[in-house]
Amino acid sequence: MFFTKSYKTNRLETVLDEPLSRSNDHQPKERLLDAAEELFAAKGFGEVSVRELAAAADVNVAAVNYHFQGKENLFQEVISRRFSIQRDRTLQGLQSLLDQTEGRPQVEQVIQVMVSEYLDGALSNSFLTMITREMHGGKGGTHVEFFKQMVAPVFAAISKALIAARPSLKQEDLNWVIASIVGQIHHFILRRIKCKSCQDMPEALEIMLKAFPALALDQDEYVRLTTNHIARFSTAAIDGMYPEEN
Amino acid sequence: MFFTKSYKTNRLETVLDEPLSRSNDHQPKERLLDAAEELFAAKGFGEVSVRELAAAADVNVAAVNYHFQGKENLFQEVISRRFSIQRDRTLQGLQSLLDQTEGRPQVEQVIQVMVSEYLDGALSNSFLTMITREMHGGKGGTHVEFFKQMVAPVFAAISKALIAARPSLKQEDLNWVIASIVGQIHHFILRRIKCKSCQDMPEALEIMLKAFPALALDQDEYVRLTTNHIARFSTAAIDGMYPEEN
DNA sequence: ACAGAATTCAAACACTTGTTTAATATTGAT
DNA sequence: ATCAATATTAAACAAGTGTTTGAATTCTGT
Repeated sequence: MFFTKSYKTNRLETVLDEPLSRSNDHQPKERLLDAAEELFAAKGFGEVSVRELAAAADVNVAAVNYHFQGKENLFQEVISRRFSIQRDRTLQGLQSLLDQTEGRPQVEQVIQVMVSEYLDGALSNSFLTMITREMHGGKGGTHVEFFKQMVAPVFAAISKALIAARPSLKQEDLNWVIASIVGQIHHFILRRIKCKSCQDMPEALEIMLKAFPALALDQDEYVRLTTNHIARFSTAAIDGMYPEEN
Repeated sequence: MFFTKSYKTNRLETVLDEPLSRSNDHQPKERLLDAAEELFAAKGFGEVSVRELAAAADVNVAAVNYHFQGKENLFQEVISRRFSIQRDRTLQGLQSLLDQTEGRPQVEQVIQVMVSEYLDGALSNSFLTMITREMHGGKGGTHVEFFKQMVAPVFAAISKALIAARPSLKQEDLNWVIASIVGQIHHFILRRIKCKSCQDMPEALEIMLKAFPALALDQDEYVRLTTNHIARFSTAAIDGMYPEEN
């Protein structure tokens, strides 16, 4: 259901390579995908109307159904074109870390890779915003495929890398440790996004910045500091709970 | 806007003491509040229709507007009656910890109180589910009051308690540390909720349980284990990053 | 330049949304 | 018991939803 390429003319490959810029010299179908990605991420699936999508993409309302056979399918197309890119970036980042360190990376390095890939991907395009949102809300059934194809492989790769870094970590421990790291990542992502959406509400913005000044930084700096914090925090935790055995 | 008691006959005090049972021997207004709390938590504000609410509460559709002057107000009433209870539980838990330890608690104790109150509250009634959901999604503007009245005092109390436990922690550090802890809490809550909502989808359920077996436990046990993990993980992190100075 | 397919469009579709109405029923104080 | 205030009801409301239609337009291969 997730990967049903409902394109009439199958151009999935080229679509995946699109820079996804906000310029509107694309074809209507691409414009719709771009607009949808942005709107779904900003407001959630249920809060975006087809007419709103059409207006944002500057196409006719019927275009949604002509090109995607419905709003739901458009949503899934939006996800599936970003989805695998993000996963592959993380997998490849972890792999190249293992290569560079001859299979014995530092714990902090593993977490650093995992966090920075995730954060950067989540904040620079709105894909992971959507994922996070739909993981938390959503109908439920949609996520099975997502879990199998996105979460599971990444989870496995992280487990492998962490065990390579700290052999005293057992699989059961990893379930908890990785959950703690992922929880932090999501929280720092959502905080940032929330802050962005309050940009035009001075009162709300002021409160958020007071509670968390780092939100005022530009994105690169935010990613850098946050990655650093999560990696140090989590590494310290792992060092404390599962010290190296010699 | 958050605390506008739009009751015709003001019975806010008694409402706050209601056990919120699922029995329907309440008055229609209470039944609506109960049904709304459950449905909003399960599906989100936008995904629940007024007719659905009315049916669940076994009242007429018009009752929503008669008693609450609109769906939005009902939502805010639902929040505001649970809202302060949860906050006060945490504040009071932290205070009594400080009392018992003569102002010098252990870091792990502070986190333990904070996490267990939050987890227990979030999982036994659906209030915090709603909050979490609306924090992540939602319009944005609604949250200002919530932030001021709920988040800010709790944040301040936790900061105070953590500094009492580990004076080497500075306010700037606390912004990051507390965020890391809260992120973990939210993640373990949402995981649990997600799992509940997959109860009738064997395939999805199996995947989730395989990735995280603790989700199969009953709630008390889940809260216990999770509280324990987060407290140990975070304490180890704090010990590593901000050791006691002697 | 033409025919045929693919696309775009305004309009309408059937349906759901939150809210209101006006009539009816219930309640509670005198 | 009475009467006004309160509460509940079925029905209707206007506005918005996702989707479909069929004619008009643009594109494409010959």
